[in-house]
Amino acid sequence: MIESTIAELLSKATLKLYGQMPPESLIQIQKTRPEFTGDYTVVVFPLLKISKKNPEQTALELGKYFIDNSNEITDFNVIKGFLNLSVSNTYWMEFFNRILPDNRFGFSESKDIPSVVIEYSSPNTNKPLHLGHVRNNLLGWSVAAILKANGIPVKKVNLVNDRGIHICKSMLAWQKWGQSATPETTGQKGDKLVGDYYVLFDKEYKKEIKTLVDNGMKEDEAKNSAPILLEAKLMLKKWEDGDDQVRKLWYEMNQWVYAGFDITYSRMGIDFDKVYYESETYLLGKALVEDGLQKGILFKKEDGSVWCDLTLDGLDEKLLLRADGTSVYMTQDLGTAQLRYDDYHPGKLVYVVGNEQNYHFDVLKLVLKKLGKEWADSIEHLSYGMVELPEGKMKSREGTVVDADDLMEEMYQTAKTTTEALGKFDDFTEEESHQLYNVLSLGALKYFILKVDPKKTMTFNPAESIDFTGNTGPFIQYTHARIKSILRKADEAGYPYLDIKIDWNDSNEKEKSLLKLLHDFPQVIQQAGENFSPALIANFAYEVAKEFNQFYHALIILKEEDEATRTFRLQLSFVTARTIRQAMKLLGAEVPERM
RNA sequence: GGUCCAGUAGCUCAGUUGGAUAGAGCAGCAGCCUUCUAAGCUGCGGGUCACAGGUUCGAGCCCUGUCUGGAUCACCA
Repeated sequence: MIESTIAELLSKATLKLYGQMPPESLIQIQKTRPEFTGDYTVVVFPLLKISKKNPEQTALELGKYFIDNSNEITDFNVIKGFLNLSVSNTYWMEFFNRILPDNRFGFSESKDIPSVVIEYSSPNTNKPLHLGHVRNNLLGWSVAAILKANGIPVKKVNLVNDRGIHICKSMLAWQKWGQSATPETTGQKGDKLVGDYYVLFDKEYKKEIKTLVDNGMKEDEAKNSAPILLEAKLMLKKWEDGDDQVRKLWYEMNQWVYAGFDITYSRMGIDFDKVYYESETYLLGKALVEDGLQKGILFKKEDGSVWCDLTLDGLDEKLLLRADGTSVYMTQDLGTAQLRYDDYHPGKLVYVVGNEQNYHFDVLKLVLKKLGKEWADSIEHLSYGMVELPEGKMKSREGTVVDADDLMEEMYQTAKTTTEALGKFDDFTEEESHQLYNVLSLGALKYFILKVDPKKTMTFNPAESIDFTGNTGPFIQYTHARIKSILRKADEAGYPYLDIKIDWNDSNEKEKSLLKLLHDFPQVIQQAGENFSPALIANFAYEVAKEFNQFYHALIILKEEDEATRTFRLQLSFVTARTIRQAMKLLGAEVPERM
């Protein structure tokens, strides 16, 4: 990397000129802004302490040193306290000839280190996946891909919250009003069917609360004593006691949901190395709690409920087992963490979970630590922001949830009408068109979601469908298809461009800025990995596409008469297309050959 | 009320961890298809970076306070 070369030279220069090596924090190297000449810029202000001279003087002295002592730096200029360095064409040429045949440019070799286990998706089995899950799934999948690109071994896991009061609610409502409806008899997707009964339960529950309140009960009390809720609670208890009938119904309804989820996952392109089920981990969690209780780390209240005291850590007391002995969310998460640790002994346990659960994960780590699990420190909560609608948070009960399947279907239709309106590809078969619409709609959706910094709350306006022009997935995909079209024509014309070394030293501005941008790819992948941020990849892909389109409009490629120049431009186009494809792949998005 | 997060153009978002005149897209206006894909390119207009102090050569970024919005502090998951 040229940056590190410059940094080293800078250290040597200050040592030679001013008798001191600067600490790393004082070395600031950045890319030169386009309005100035040069490729890289050294900020000299921090070095004045060492040089004890004014900025201009210091920069001049350093600049001279660079020229005299390096082959890579050919020129410099000083503006205010900024030392702009020009890197030799030889460096850029060698760099380009190196990456041209390197199909893994930007990717690291696999490292022999403990793997990272990354959990994402984590659906509840009482309702279908919605836009919030979409962000979760896309983030988790993409971060996993990015970590792999950094050479880190990754295990992708899903934890299905398949038990608990929520699924009992759906089961109960189905028992009462379902009339034995199944996905087969209704033709409805299983997760949708079960979700409908969850909504039904909630309606009835609200009704009962209202009745109780009308009869003079306080609202809080009513919420806890509505008959239908008591019935659901009873069902949960029966479930934990292993009641045959309850278990059978539970199993059947969950199977419906899984069949539905599988369709959604598969369409979205989301997969896992391993799926955990809460019903298989919560007992382990209970055992951990019992153990902690015996060791006196946890305590029992008079009613029999078990708690962890976190008040000394600035948090509250946390319930771990209810008075009736049933477990809560935290209980099973303790068990899952333990199980996962035993399965993989990972270097890191990453949880992709919304930021509304920040507190939960603080508590989880603390409780595990108290229970003596040193590896609790390797737990990292990849906390992402909510997806909101223009009018605020999505509420399933108010019907403002954006369903994942509906969203994908809508995007598909948009891709279809947009493509048809442009009137290209009459020669496409139905299958080819279908493929294209899929690639475009998912590319648009994935890019739209992943280009936003994961930590930030993002807004989605269902009324305005996701764009296909401007800073979008299809724009990037289009650029790829456009390049592929040129490369096909080059093949037809019999212009070879691979395996040829061009001795290029007279570069056009547009060529060079594109090349310099491609040069950044490895650092972008590295940074995206360190920050768990697909957004960095997305923004990079956009910049590359934009830069290429400017290059494309400014210069001719195929019809360029000078053979060397033409070949170089074809090579540059080729590397650009490859980089775009790989960057998009890290987001889980495909790129089409034609569009 | 406690804790945490956020506030950048009409809208949706960037801003390389403190550097040069704060950038894109959408929306609006004006141009460019007999050069290789116009899902593209070029130009114009649009900003008190919520507000007030502070730190320093330099602050959208760091610190303090204020305002606004959100999350959370559940025997829901």
